[in-house]
Amino acid sequence: MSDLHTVQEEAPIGGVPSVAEVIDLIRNSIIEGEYAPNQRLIEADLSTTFGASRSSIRTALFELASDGLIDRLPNRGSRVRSVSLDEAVEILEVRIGIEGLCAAKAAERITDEQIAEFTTLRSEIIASVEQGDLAEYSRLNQHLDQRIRDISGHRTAVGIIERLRAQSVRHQFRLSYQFGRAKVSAPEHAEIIDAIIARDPDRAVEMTKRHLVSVIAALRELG
Amino acid sequence: MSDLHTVQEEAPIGGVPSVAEVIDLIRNSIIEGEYAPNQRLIEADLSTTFGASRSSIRTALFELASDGLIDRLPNRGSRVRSVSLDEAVEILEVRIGIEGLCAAKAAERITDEQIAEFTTLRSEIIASVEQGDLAEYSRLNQHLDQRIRDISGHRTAVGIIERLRAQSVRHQFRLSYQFGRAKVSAPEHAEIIDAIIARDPDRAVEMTKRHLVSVIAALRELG
DNA sequence: AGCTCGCGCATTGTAGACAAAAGTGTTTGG
DNA sequence: CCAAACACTTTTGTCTACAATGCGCGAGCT
Repeated sequence: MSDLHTVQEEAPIGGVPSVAEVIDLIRNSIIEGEYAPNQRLIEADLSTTFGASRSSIRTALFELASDGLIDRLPNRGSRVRSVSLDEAVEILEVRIGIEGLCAAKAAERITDEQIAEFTTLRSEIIASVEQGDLAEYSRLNQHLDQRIRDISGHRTAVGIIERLRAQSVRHQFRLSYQFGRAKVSAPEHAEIIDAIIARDPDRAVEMTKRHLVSVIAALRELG
Repeated sequence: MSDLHTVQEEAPIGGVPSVAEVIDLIRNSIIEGEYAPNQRLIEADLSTTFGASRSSIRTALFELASDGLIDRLPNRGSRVRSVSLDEAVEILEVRIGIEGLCAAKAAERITDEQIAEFTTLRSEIIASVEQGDLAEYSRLNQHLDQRIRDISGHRTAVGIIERLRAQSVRHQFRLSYQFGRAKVSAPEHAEIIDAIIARDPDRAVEMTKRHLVSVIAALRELG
């Protein structure tokens, strides 16, 4: 029978990685920029580097392709998908609608405890910008977005947003570490928080839209 | 077990179906209702019914899972995903934002020839309803939506919409063959067309939203 | 009788072999 | 010297076999 003492094998680099682990490994490598855009991903190479069989790698690549992180050309393999500026803008345009929906739902569903949580978050965000702590600001922003999605309870919307975010991390990343950017976007986030706290769905939609439009403009400006 | 005498019915090209073909076959079977919601899909069974190897089937199932047409439980196989009413509503809520975006883009980008095309389409839609030809009306509607998406040129949005539509075909289907429904929704479509023809993005968004809200209401009413 | 443990069956997960396709370099005829 | 044909290499696509997993059922214990 199975040796119970080897159940702990789930270690990231312990034994042979399962398909799910391979997916995460490759996904992270792409997101962290370890694999450059347009770089070809050879199944056999990945197989040796990750220590998984080629069929596991292959399954993982299909999954990542449908997540939009890589492109698969029939009989010509996979390469890291490079999202152009135009595509990044498209993604943000879509996000306007969906994140707006989430913000509205969150405004409708937020509890009193969560209002307290958001109030704290609001001060922390503003403080982080005043102190020029961009890393912290970026982290808080992501946390805020995450909480809004959680509270919205809208699984369909959340799923789509998460996929889209993964595709455009690179562009988002460049933006969030621009110092001037934080000064503009922090008040926008504050206004989104205010609208949700006020339980005003329409305003939450409007503020979310305004914020993302501003992100689009900034992205375009950056080239 | 599987009906062995119907084995040859598929295979558009007669030989062993490739993965892409298998995906289409299974997808269609699900959409047409041949496989009921929650029905288990056994890889070995599919393998014999479609005449493809189990690995091809398997790859196809992964693909369909990420399209949201089936659920995959680790080590416990795949089953046809059943979208609840609430999920169908969620999907429509998301579509409000995205189809609104497409309609707006289409209004901005529509050419004179396409305006002529839409004008024709508009009359045909109205005529089909007056004649009580639900099948034709349904077809025209789908064609209209398709054209709006094409003209919008928004690949990201279109991709998402198509995935969402596939998930909720069953619910859409029930609706579109309700006679009373056509009488309500035809004018809504006409108004969307009018807004796009008038090259008025804001109104196109508004009319799309109004239409989908009405669809949501109808769906809820139907239970 | 009721409960638990273990065994066997059905099904999924992984691996590696083999076949087909695309890309690459080399040779040969003009 | 160029171009087209050909053989060779690399890489992906598919198949089959084997291992692992979960689940049901019956034996054995209390």
